[in-house]
Amino acid sequence: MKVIMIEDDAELAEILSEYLVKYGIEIENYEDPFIALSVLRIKDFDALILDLTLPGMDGLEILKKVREFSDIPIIISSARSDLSDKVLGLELGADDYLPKPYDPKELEARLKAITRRRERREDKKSEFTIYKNRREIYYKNQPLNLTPAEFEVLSFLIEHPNQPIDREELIYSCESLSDRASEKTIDVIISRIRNKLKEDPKSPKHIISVRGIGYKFVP
Amino acid sequence: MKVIMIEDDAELAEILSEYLVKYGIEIENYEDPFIALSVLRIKDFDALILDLTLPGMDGLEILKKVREFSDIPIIISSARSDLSDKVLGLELGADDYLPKPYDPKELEARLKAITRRRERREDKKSEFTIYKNRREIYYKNQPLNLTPAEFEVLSFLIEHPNQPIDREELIYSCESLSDRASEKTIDVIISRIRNKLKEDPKSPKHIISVRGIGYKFVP
DNA sequence: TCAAATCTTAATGAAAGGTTAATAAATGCT
DNA sequence: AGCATTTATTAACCTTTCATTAAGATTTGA
Repeated sequence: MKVIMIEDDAELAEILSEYLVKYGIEIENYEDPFIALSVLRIKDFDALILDLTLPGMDGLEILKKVREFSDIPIIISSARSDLSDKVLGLELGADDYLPKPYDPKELEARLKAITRRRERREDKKSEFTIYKNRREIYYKNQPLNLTPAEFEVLSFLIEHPNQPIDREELIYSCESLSDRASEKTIDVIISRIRNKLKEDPKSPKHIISVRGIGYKFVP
Repeated sequence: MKVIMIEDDAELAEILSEYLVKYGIEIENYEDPFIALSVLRIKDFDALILDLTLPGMDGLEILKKVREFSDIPIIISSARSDLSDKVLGLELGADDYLPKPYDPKELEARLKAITRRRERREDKKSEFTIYKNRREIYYKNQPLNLTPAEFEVLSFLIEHPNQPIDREELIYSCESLSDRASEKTIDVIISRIRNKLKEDPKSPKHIISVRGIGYKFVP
């Protein structure tokens, strides 16, 4: 497994690198985030470990930039024990969060966990990919042209696969929907999403209506 | 017995862990729910103890996520003495509820009770599995295609095995049935369920009519 | 055997879901 | 600002689903 790391503390990077190599994990560290970005565009890695507390630059900005072109699993690590960092980081598309200081073991475990998760996802070969930061969803490698409400509804359904979600929950969890919108609104939005997915109206494959409840997403 | 725990109060986790290990219960605690989720996908546990009052994240969301892929017994614990949490939790598929603060003894008792229940269930190797959250019932590993009323009636019967349930009780406990529906309605629904179970009309194996009362489910 | 209970099928109507069009509010553009 | 575009929302209408009832056949048990 090859991992890229953005960490200005060269000593820490060295320690981790030495530890992880014993478990078959190779680390390539870059102290300069911009150089790291260029490398990321060219080479393939299994994960990125990103230090948030970089000097003179916001780690979250890097995270955003990476997510603009790559879907690589990202573990962010930070000395700031600020919880909002964590929340923000995960929202911006990070996969995991590791507060400093941490045991190299811990990092190893999370790397393994993340790549396993990734493999599982690839097993399924889901035809759906959500790019939350870009607000886009790809279906069969084609971007769907979704309105904000459509994007949010479909995202929510995809993130809760196989579970019937009732209309009320969809309304409340989607920012683009007014809290006092009628439940029929959901039906219309679903209808439009199905159209864009080119679902067969008689027997839709992915967005299934559950009578009396709402809708569920089936991968 | 191996138990996984999601609890951000490390001290409490430590106390419980020390207490329970004496009774042969091993606890693995994770303060980060996302990590816990990944671990759950990989390792096998006998139960999950889930703290609802996690910082910056809704414990109920975690519960839902777990139920998307696992059938593990879940005990939720919460400092919020909010009853709606309890109801919601149980509805989302939790097996038990434990309000904080609680005696470790209490936790031990519930763990034992739950795993006992589980073992009993596994003894029988029931051919029926109810996924309440998905509103699906599997019979011989095949999903039954049930209407809402059929699902509710069959669920109720399965959850009260070997007990004759009278028609009136079924009507009142099933949301999809009008309170003033005639009792004959039940007969029709039962007939349709039997069809979907491919029961032999002459001698049904699982849904038995009890003359003068109603029906009972025999696993 | 006979009356009551249960089973099964078919019919029906109310409720739920699907779709389209109209509208109004928000957004973007010049 | 003013015009054009987008889009959430509602209304209206159609289709489908399914609980419910009715009715007749079959079974049960005293």
